[in-house]
Amino acid sequence: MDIPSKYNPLETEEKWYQYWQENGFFHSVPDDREPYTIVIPPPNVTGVLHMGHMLNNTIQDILVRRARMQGKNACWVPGTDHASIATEARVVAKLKNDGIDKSALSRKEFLEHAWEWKEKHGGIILEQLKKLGASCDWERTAFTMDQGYSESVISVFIDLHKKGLIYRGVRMVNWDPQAKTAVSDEEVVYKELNSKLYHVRYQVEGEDQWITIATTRPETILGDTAVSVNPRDNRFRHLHGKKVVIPMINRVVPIITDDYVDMEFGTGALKITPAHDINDYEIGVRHNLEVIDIFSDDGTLNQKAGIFIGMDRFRAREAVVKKLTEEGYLVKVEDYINKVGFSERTDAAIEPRLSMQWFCRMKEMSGRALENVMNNNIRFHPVKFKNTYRHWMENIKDWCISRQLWWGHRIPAWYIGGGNDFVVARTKDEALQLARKKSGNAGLVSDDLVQDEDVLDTWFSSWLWPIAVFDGIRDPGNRDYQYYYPTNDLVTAPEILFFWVARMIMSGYEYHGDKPFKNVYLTGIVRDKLGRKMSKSLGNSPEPLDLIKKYGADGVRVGMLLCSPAGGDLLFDESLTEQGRNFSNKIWNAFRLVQSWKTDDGITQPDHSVSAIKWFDSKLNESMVRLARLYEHYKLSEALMLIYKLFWDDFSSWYLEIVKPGYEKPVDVCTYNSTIGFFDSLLRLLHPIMPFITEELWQRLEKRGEAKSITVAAMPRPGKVNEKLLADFSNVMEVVSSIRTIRAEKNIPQKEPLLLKVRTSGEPDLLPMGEIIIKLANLSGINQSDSKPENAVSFMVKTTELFVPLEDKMDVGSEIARIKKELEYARGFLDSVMKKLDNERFVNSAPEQVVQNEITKKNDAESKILSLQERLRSLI
RNA sequence: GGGCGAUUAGCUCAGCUGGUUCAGAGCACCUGCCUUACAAGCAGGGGGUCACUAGUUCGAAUCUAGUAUCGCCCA
Repeated sequence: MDIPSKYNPLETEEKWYQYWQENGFFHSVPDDREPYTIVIPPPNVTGVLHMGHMLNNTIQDILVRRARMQGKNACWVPGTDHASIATEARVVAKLKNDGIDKSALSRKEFLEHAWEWKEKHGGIILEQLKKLGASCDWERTAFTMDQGYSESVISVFIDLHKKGLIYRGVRMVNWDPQAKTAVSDEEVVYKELNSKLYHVRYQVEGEDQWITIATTRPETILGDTAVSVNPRDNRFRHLHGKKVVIPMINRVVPIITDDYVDMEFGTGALKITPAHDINDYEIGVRHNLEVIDIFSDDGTLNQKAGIFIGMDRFRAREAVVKKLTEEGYLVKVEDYINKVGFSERTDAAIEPRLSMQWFCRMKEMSGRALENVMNNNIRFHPVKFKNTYRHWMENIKDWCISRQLWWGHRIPAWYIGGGNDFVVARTKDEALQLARKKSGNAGLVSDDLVQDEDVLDTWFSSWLWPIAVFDGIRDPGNRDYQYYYPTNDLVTAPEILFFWVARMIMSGYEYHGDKPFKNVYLTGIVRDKLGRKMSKSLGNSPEPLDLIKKYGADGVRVGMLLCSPAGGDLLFDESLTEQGRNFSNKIWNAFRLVQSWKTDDGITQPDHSVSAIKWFDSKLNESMVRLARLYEHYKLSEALMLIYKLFWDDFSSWYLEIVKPGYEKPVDVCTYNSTIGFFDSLLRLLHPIMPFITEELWQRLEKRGEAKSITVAAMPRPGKVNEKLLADFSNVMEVVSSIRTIRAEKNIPQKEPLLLKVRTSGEPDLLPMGEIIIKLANLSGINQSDSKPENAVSFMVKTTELFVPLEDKMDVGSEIARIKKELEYARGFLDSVMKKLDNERFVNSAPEQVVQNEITKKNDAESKILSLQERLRSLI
């Protein structure tokens, strides 16, 4: 045999991916066929492949490849997003490394560097996806800052502004003092921290009375503008209407009452810093309090703090605590665990801060987006995420869309004469026209306009992804957009259900009046086997490309799928990819066997092969029906398991063992052809999951023509299923297994033929396939008689009694024990059935079919008990 | 604090609207095999009071309520 016994994926994967690309199998153009579209969740342009991508893209590839083989016009659009914060941070760091400070550059110069970086290092993740086998239409690769895409984003901004859905306002935002930008609520990660709760006493103005507040952030005392208590709290009733003096800076502020204050928490008195806490801000609004912002944008104290000016907020905390202690204000310090928000991008502690930002109204758009998920126009898999989605959509807040960065889509707003008055327009020229009109000043010139310095949140561009990749914003009538949109399936992680999925749904209805996709498949989070999220800092994530090298892309894909129930987190372990590799090897070796066969026209097809082919044909059809149902419900792990067992157990362990000719003997043409046909079908069924090995073997199985590929071969369609045949064969399996067990127990080698006797009183169901039993169990023959043979081990399949005469190897004692055990079980079973049948209420109220089943069970059990008893008597 | 979800074999999970011998799968485990496709394999085998308690029902892994533990989202 000239083929090695171990499959080597390294030799085939590169070759076939190249072949697929050269032949353009993944490229799609609109035609008469039904379209099947997926847009990739665009990975961050700075990103590198991690296990989450592996899972996500394996799933997308399976769906796309299957659709392609089903004859649909499959189009999977790849691409990346520009990732404002991450990319800018990366570029700033790179420049710093080169000795260049960002502040020394103009915006234009900085962007040149950024583009250079992007061209050079961006998007390597897309190249990595090819190693996984991803069948994307690479000619359609998109980027959120492509010219056309950018124009779409800007035009959406202008449109929403015109509709009054975008506004500018002062709001409490999550400030990242390191990136010096606002970030959205979704980009804040809350972590539990061991902090301290400081109890600080404030003197009541002009009196020798004190009120003690509790705070985790004593440095914000400098920005306090009130102290609040709960109006129902009797401990503080005598202080209502009085004023207190803020320690250290001696500002006099009122004591106010507000229901927000939790009487149980801390001291029951709450200091109010409207500029630096969202709840305080709201209280401040209710009570008309002054807002004192004591921080600069880099998180240091500013002039308004009065003291410690220029000091970083965390150092200032220490300084304040020291001063409070020295001056006798600090009453006590408790250990306290609280949750603090950190920037997802820079990991800096978020500073709640008031600032002027751009916002997008959500209420107007969330209604339809919610409705069409709840009514299943858009289906979530698994459905449980509908609840989470609803909860969020019902409590949605306006979306802060501005970011204080340069890398991204610059906000198309121009301020007139450097003031707060502005116009929104596509270009500066347009802006000038509008500005002249708006201000009534026809003499305005270009230099009088200053464009907003900020860029848009990256999600404000990626929420248009399914539309914009087909240029549907700028040119809704174009053929691609008309053909591919709405897309079919979206595969993504539940973590971005809100910031991305929900918003795509909103933009879909806003700009197309329809859903952007029909199904949303939510994958789990990839964790290690201890359940920890995989992360670089923990170092618990395997390097995906190394895994591919080690186990083959097919093996890794199988491994990912094996542990990925829809929506559930998956505990990844390398042993799973090993299982995937082993499966590749199994397929490889089945092929080695089949390709080694020589055919001979002269021999007739043996009966066992005739039966086996009929059976496997039915089995294959039945499996295809079940497989279709599993795919329909996105149960991909189960689909894999079904094919896995079909190939390994049914095809390799049963079918091939039956039809396999003797060593170096030829096989008849008919059996050979059927076997090749089955193999071909199995490869096609496997192909979406394991694209490489299936292509390799499909090409070896028969001589294929030029530019032929399994990637574009038709998926087999199920034919008739003969249920009776399947049931008969499972009896055959049971008989063969039973005989093998007897061999194992009695130490009888497979080489030594045995005789099987069947009692004719039973149903002769297994007789039509007796030849199969003879071959697999190595029998000298099957006899029928109604006598009970001496010195034989017996077993039952359904209600048929079978015997294997053993002569001198017979151990009557153990046989008796075995039968007694079986009898005991059968009697227990009969009892449980009788309990039901003796119950009048059961017989009267259960459906007839159910009662009938119980009666059948009773009859079967009784006849079985009878046979066993008889057998027992004959042995004693 | 509010909401959602989970708990089935050593591990990861199936089990749709209660009823087939329904307690399952894969892996892991145990035993025996280098049997000329495959030891990355073959054959055989053991293993669970379906988290707990109460209820509904002729009948509950499945429905209801409560308890415990865990996870996720939001504040």
